[in-house]
Amino acid sequence: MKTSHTSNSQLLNDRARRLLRALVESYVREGQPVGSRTLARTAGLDLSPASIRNVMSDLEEMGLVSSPHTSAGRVPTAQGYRLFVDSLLEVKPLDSHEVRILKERLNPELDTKSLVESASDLLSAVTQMAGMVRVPRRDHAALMQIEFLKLSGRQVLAILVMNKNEVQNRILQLDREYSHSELQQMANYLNEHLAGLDLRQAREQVLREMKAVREHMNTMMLAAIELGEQVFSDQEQDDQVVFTGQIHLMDYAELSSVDKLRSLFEAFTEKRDLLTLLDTCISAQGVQIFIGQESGHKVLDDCSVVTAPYNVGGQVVGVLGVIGPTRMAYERIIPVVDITAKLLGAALNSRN
Amino acid sequence: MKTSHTSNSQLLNDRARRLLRALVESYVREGQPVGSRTLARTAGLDLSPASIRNVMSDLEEMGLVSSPHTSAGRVPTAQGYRLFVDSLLEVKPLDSHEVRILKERLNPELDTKSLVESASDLLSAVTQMAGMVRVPRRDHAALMQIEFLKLSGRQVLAILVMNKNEVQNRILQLDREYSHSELQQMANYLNEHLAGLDLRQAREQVLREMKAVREHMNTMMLAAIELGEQVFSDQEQDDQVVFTGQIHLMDYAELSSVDKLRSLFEAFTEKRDLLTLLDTCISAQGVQIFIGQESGHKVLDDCSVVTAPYNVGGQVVGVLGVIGPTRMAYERIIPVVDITAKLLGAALNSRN
DNA sequence: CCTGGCACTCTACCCTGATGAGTGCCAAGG
DNA sequence: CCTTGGCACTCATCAGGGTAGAGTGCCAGG
Repeated sequence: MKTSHTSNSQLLNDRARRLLRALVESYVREGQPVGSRTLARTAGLDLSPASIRNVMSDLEEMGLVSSPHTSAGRVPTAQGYRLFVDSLLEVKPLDSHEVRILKERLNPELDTKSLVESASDLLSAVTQMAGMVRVPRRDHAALMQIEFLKLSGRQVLAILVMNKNEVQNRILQLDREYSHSELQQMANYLNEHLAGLDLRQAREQVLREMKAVREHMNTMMLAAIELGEQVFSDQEQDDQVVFTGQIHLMDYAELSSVDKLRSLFEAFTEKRDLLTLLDTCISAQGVQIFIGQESGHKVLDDCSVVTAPYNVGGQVVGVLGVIGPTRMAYERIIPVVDITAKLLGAALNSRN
Repeated sequence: MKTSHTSNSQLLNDRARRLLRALVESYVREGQPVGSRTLARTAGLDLSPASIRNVMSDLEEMGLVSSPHTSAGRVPTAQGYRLFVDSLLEVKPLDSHEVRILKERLNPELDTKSLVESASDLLSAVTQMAGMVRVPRRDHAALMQIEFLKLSGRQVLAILVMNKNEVQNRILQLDREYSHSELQQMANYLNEHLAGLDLRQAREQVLREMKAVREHMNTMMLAAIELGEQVFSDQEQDDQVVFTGQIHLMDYAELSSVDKLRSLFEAFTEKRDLLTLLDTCISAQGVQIFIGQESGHKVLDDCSVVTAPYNVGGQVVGVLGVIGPTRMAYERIIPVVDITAKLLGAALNSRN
């Protein structure tokens, strides 16, 4: 019935929101705890420091800000950043000039690996933090051609050409020696039956044929199918993710203890934790933000992660993002990650 | 004519040498400046601390040791380490047990890239420092087979198979469209003329044929040669070197300022400086050691680098080594690097 | 030439007091 | 009821000083 009611329903009244916002912005800019005096000057609210102290006290009680010690200013907590990001932040889209610069740096002529690396480089260069790109799932790459090359004895090199620009080699150990022309025949057979499918479909198709029509096939066809099975067997990709620009993380005061850096860099070399984190984002649509402990990985307690999935042919095939200190310029980082994901998707798409 | 003469001729008398050696060993072990008292106990010379102080004073004058401040012990200088390494150090070869363990971890079945990465991993794991391997020069890989695969329009994929296990892909842009069978013919032609050569020889051969017998050839042969020229044109390898285990460098107190770490890690991502350093070692035979500033690169002032070239088919094809603090256990590191180089060479060799 | 003794030097550590930034609370005023 | 100035208070930071400990350089005696 009163204004206080309104402010309850939105948890925070307008003044507190403005102050929290000013506080976060100031802290992100300066990296120093923000005092009531500074806020009085910068928030544009025409309040005395004393009043602001009262509000701060409330915010602290709500767990949105905290002070390192009695007589330091306030610093946003993870929760504070969260509220800021969710409802105080105005993400202004990048202007077209910046977008063009980003776009130019993602040359669709490159092969997938280089493209992905460029994207990660781009992210880390623009944000001055660590960039990462989960590489496209090969499952969705359209198979264009498959060839076999005899290496020696029972060793055969399988060459898969996908999406015009992408090539994969797999060395197979066969159960017996095949002649050059036999291999050629098998390749022809597989090409006829699998071209245009993506890798997963190809795998399924091979398995289907193998089970269903075994008896109707001649030896060659059977061998071809068996070969196909080997080619398309799920292989783990060891280079599933690219990280670049980790070095930038050394420049942030809040991470600059050697211990923290050590465990962060460990996470980058281990990859595992970060991979699982990225994989949880692959199903989300649009930008995801993990602030501090939200990521659930202890090494990232003082970090925030901003990710966005990217699409090829209308389907999500990967995720990219950045890692930096919780104290990052979200209003800038978020659109950068967002746009980069779209551009990478577009670049990958343009060649299919 | 006196003993002093003898000691001049070898620059240092026996006592001083023993003390320097004890000092280096103690400092490498403990990481603390070594006082005269400690030396008196550990050097096994039955001298009083006071006498040792006199010797230390001499060593300091010669620039072999220095003290961080008036009342700290002594620490070896780069020159001190140099003398230690050159003439005081006894490198005991690794016992066969350790060698076997190293050998087992270098599986010759792997392709070149994985093998090289294993070697670097091995170096960093065993030494607890950063490992690096300059990858084998492709020039010396024997060409086994060359195939062309039509991708789309004028795009052709060239596949080079070398040394049984190694495959290289290159995408070529042609001046006109070639049919499947034309490509096949050209591949046959090149295979006939180039098989068994290494890449450099192949390149030279192609250029020779191109110039010499141009008029005697039919169109197909000419086209084949031109294609060959494109395939063998010098391409820079961007992954010329592998670094692993940089994270270990964070554990050494003498490097643990964030600034130093930063510039070190920058050197690892830039690669350039380290590449040139490694390349100077490629012509040396056997283990090379750069202590502190000897490497000539400022970032490595507090580091030592130990390298060894490795051979395939009697020819040096690459270098490997480790980077760590100047305060490292040389008597252990040197044989490890030495053996690893031999083992990597052997592993690479066993598949040619 | 070696050695014990001694004065000296320098770091690391702790305690101290001063300074300044910033807070919490309160009572007065709109 | 909200705002505000005032005031006491807290705490980090810094400089100064004093002490303990490690280690040195030098000297005189063996």
